[in-house]
Amino acid sequence: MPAHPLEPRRTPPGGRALKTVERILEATALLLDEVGFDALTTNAIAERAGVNVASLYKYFPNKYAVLTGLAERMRDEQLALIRRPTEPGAWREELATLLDVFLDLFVSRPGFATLASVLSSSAPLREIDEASLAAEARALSERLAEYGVEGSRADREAIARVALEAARGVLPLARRAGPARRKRLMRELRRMLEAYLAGHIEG
Amino acid sequence: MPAHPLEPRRTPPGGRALKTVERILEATALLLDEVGFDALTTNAIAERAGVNVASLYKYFPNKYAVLTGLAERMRDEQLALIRRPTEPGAWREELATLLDVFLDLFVSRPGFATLASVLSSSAPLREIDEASLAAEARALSERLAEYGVEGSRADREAIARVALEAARGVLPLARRAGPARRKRLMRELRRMLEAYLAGHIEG
Amino acid sequence: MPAHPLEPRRTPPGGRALKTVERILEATALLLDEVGFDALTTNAIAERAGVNVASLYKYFPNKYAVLTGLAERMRDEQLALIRRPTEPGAWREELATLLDVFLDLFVSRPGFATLASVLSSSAPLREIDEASLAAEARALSERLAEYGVEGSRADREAIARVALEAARGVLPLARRAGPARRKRLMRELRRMLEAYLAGHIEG
Amino acid sequence: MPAHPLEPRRTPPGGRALKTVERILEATALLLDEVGFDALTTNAIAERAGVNVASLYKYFPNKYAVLTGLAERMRDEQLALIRRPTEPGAWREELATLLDVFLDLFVSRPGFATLASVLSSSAPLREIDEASLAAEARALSERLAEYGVEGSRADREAIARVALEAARGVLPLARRAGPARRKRLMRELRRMLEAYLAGHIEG
DNA sequence: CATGAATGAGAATTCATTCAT
DNA sequence: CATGAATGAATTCTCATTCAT
Repeated sequence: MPAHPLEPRRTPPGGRALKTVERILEATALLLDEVGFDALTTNAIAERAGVNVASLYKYFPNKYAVLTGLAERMRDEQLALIRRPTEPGAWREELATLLDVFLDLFVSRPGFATLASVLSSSAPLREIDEASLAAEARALSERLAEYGVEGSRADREAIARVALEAARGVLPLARRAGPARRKRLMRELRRMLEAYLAGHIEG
Repeated sequence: MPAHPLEPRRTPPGGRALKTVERILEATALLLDEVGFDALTTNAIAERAGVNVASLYKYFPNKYAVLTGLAERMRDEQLALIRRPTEPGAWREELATLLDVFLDLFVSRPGFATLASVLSSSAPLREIDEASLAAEARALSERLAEYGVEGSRADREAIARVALEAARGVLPLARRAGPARRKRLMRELRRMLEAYLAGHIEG
Repeated sequence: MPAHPLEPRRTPPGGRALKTVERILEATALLLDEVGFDALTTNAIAERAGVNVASLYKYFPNKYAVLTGLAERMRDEQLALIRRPTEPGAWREELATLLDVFLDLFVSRPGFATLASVLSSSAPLREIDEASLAAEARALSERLAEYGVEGSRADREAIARVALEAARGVLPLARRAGPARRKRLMRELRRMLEAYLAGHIEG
Repeated sequence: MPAHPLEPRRTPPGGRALKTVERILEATALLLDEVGFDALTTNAIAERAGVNVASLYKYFPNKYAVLTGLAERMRDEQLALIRRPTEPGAWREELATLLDVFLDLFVSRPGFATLASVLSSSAPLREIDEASLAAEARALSERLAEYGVEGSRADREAIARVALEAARGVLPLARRAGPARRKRLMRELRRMLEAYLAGHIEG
């Protein structure tokens, strides 16, 4: 049994409890961006969410479970984007679109950009971090397979993972940048991924 | 005046004190990898370093300053690697070499891999993080200029930064991976950067 | 924003919390007399009060705020005594009575005697000290006005302040003295103030 | 044996050691006014005095001994002023002069005003405080005897002590006040003491 | 002897977490 | 069930004091 059980305490029965969980996660996300990881406290989260700390602990067994909840949400949204089907053949267009929606995700969803680095700098969260990234890489590698990328499963997953890591590095940066710099960064990111994937898809 | 002044309290003139500072930074690096950012305490650092906590605070005004010290060291080592000159023309070879030595840095220098994500997840450290990355991007962009990459200064820095972020994402991953996976990941990283830079250098 | 905000963290609405605040202040007063200012620690206060240190910090932002709370209480009690109306004309009797009740206050209220000197020897508390004394002097000067003391407002306040300071110096001394010495000291204090005020009221 | 031996560690042999002690005491006085009692640290004193902490501990066994040293100096200077003989008969003039020189002492000698309250708010120093005040009261009571004040020794000492306490209360206040207010306060202090002593000397 | 450096012990303050109502 | 209130256990940071050179 791990020191920090990360599973939510009980599936919120729906209705008003769900709204409570929602507000806790949202407050967590906002605070993460505002004050960073190490100033994030459960008391602050509860206050910001407008709920009592004891309520927070009713739905999450501990602090890390809250972050885990947020991480799962982030992972699910990213998975959904990756899996969203598109017309085959137009991989360059799809890549461009995917980068756009990912940027949108990182920009419009507070906390996501910060959460990504939090997950890999905190020991209790590393596991979920790696699992999430592996899942995303797997999903992406399946798309690569559709596009005819060859090699072993592991090869394709490595390709996917490398592409993902590149995006995960640049997106938070683009988020913080002004419009001109953001455009430049996104353009270069797209170029890099295009050049890279072209070798695998077309080569 | 910021809440957390990050400057070291005084440059140790070079006798016993230097050794103390050295051991503090080393202990910090080790602990960062072992327990992660949020379990990192100044007491633990001091204990691990075999010095008294008060000594730690004699040389660093607070916890963040210790991490800053480590970050500066990391930045300087990376800058040195980036700037190391090489015979012109062989950019592919140089890239491969650079990735090798960077991997070596991330693998052999404890704390570096973790520190990278710590820096962007902690508000008091974001500034130094961005400054360090900007400096590295600038150094790298100068190398790109030598290789004939065209475009504005800002363009070249964006290119450099995107390449850097990709590497910074994959290297910690490669560090944690077993030999086979590490090889795959590094190969793909190299392919990606080669394909990308080829477009800028040769195109 | 000052280094040591002195305002209580929130007015306890009046249930259990009020009792906690009460006990903290009482413990502070007792310890102040017993161990003095520089041995006064928040941990000792909490322990003596039978509450957790964290509770102390829930109601007071820092150590100085606790002392400020006590100082305000002291000021209010002194103000109440000064303002307590009496039959006009009998100023000597009123003075004697006032000195008696002040002595009683200093003797029976632990901490008050010590607190007085603490307030002026600690930089973060000097402000509240001066403000309290000014308020008391103002209140006393209003009584002097009722008794026909002439001169400007500032003059009367100076008279009041000088009288107050004399009392504030002698009272802690009388408190510590045995019965005989106490009697002598109080008699002389009364004589001094009578002689002084006679000149202003009757002259 | 008391927890805090207050005697200086050895009489400074004269010459350069004396200068060191001198500088320590001066630094202590300055800091006392600037930062107050509770922010006064031996390290800060040493730094301000331009000597090494270890040197401070060579001449003073502990922190309280430094304050004691300052207190003794203060007491001696006050005693000298009180004892300074003058032509008999002119007690009002002498009182006025004495108040003037005392004010000068409190104004020009940093730390003295603050030290007075420090001494009575710190348990380890209370003894020396009371002893000093008793000595001053005794000296003053001898002057009162010269002027024909009657009553027992204890009576005269009570008179002297009450007068002293009044002065000790007002002087720090006058020190902090602007010129106009200072003048008013000193005038009233003089009036009070005159009226009081007139009753004992002339009545 | 004076200093750079160190340190044991503790002090202020915080935080994750729980309980009583 | 939600909340006001409490708390055990750290955590950051400081300080009086000492030692080695």
